[in-house]
Amino acid sequence: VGVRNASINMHARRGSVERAAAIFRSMAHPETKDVISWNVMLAAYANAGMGAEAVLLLRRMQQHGYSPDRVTYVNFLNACDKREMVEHGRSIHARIVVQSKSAPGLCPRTNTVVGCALCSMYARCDSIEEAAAVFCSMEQHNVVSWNAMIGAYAQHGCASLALAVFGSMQQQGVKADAVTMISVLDACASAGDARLGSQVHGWSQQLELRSAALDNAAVNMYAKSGRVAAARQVFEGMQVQRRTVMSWTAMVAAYAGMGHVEQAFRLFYAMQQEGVRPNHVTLISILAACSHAGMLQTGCLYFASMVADYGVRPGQEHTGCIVDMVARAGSVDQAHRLVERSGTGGD
RNA sequence: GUUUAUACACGC
Repeated sequence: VGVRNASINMHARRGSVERAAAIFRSMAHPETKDVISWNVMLAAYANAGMGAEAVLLLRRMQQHGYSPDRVTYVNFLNACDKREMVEHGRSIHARIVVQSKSAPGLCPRTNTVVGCALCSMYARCDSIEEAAAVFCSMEQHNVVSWNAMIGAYAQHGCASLALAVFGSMQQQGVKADAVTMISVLDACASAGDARLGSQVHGWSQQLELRSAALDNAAVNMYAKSGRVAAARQVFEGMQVQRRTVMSWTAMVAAYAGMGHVEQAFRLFYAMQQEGVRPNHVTLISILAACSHAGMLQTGCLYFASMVADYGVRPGQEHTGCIVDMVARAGSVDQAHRLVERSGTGGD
């Protein structure tokens, strides 16, 4: 069983939920499966953002007579990643509370993993009040729970609340880590506060919290504050080897967002020369840049050859760019043809 | 090599 579970996990981690699910399905007989099998599969769905599948899986798990454990619940909460799923999250929350009376390890007030999972679940589902309520009810805080709360506020554009929580964290003497600084930079980005942001970036360097993600967050923070040059400077300061797809994409998006289409394309080519594959997000930025610049031909070419050139299937975001672009040009027929040919079925 | 919490890029 262990071998199979490991193999489900391996496929899921390599991005093939299909393969993972196939192995899981092949474990048809009850004796060949254990709680971990279900948990691994649930985690796979959660990481792939497949909330609906996670809901069905949890249901089936119980129908088959398995009792969810703490990992099951945490994995499931992880799968609740949008507003529409908040009710699922709430009902699991309620169950956790009830069951924690006989299973203390489940208690969100005393178990930080469960608490953080609930807090971030509510944040992802846009229920910031409930996220804060969970956070406040926790008796034990660690760096992760503080980070979760800072990140929750930052992502909802509540920059000053995020910074306030960051302040309390420091008052409590909890040492910030790289994730903390990323979340704070995120808050600065949403506030467009490059002054504070650069200070935060400076602190993190002093604290020797260097990571690619941190630099990416700084690039993004400057870009969102309209300071492309500063963003570029951080980007240039990164070791070429350490630049990830996200670094490049952030920089492409920064130029695209400022209407510097030429520069966006230059980086888009440069990243490929460095052997970094553009992903679906990179292509959204490129298509958006074409759209804003009225580069109808170029945009349609990239859209049409995305799969062949980059292995990226057009999603509704890409289609949205094209529709937008074509709407500006007033040639709706061409848009229909492209969209239908690519089979994305976007609206 | 079996499963669990927080973080960075993206159109309208």
